[in-house]
Amino acid sequence: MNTPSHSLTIGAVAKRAGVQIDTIRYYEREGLLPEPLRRASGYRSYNESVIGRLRFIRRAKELGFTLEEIRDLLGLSADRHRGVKEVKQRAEQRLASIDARIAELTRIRQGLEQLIEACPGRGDPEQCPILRALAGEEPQA
Amino acid sequence: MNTPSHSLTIGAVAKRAGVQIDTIRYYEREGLLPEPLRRASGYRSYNESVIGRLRFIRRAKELGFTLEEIRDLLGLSADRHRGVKEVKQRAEQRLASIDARIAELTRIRQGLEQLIEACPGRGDPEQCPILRALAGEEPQA
DNA sequence: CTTGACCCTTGACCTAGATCAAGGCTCTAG
DNA sequence: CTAGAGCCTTGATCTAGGTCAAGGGTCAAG
Repeated sequence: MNTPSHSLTIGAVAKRAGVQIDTIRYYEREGLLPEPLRRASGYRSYNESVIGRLRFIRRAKELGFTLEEIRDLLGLSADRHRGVKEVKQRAEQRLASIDARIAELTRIRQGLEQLIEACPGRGDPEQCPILRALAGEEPQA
Repeated sequence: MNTPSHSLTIGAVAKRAGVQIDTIRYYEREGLLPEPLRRASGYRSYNESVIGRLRFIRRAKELGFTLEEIRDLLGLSADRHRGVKEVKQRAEQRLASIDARIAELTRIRQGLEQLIEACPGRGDPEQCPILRALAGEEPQA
């Protein structure tokens, strides 16, 4: 169900992954993408798998991971020689940091929701709990 | 239970909030902090509330909000004149975007957790589901 | 009243993460 | 076989979010 390696040009990859050509080359330089095969002309020659990789990078970026963290995530596969055990440990560390992030976001979320519920949506601004919280010392903490 | 306005210097604020002096001035320029009172000498004169504001900014930044988004969050209070109704609406929009972020993180989290559970932590790297997922087309999507 | 720590402004500089430009090959449709 | 779109590299430029330096006033302890 998956045409494996259709030999895509960098332009085709860019279009399908929704990124710019320059970004692909930049990621390659930064070690987020493996160096692709080259044609005799020097043109980069990609297979389909790079599309998924680029999408993964995009999602991770949207979640606030830095490129360095993403390289680390992806780099798990480069640890092949260091054994499956380390790979698993590093994945677990990632999981823990994601959990921490979710927890913090959830905390913020609750605070904000409570403020919203407490706000009548009309009336005196001085009485609006949202405005009061933002003006005050510890907004929604 | 809260000494209200002790007239802090920028240095004291920086120390207590754990940021650099330059950062405070930068936030002020960028509209994340209100312009403080000035002494006759021109020195900025803060009250305690700025500490909480700075801490709020720091937490939001750690969560991956940009300064612009944070300004928007804080800026809710600048809408005072536009009425409590709009304030509430904007707070609700913020809540929705936080929810989306949590959902996406949770999605990633599940994928990663499943990979970890499926990984025996030893044996042939070729069989490690984590490595296979990262190498493949759609890692933990 | 001096001196060292602190504050002021303006403007340069720094990193991350791209994005663009110049100059020059390559590929392909007509 | 040629025009035009696409690709190559090197190196400059840009935005966000700060950080630093220069040159010069201010404050408070002694």
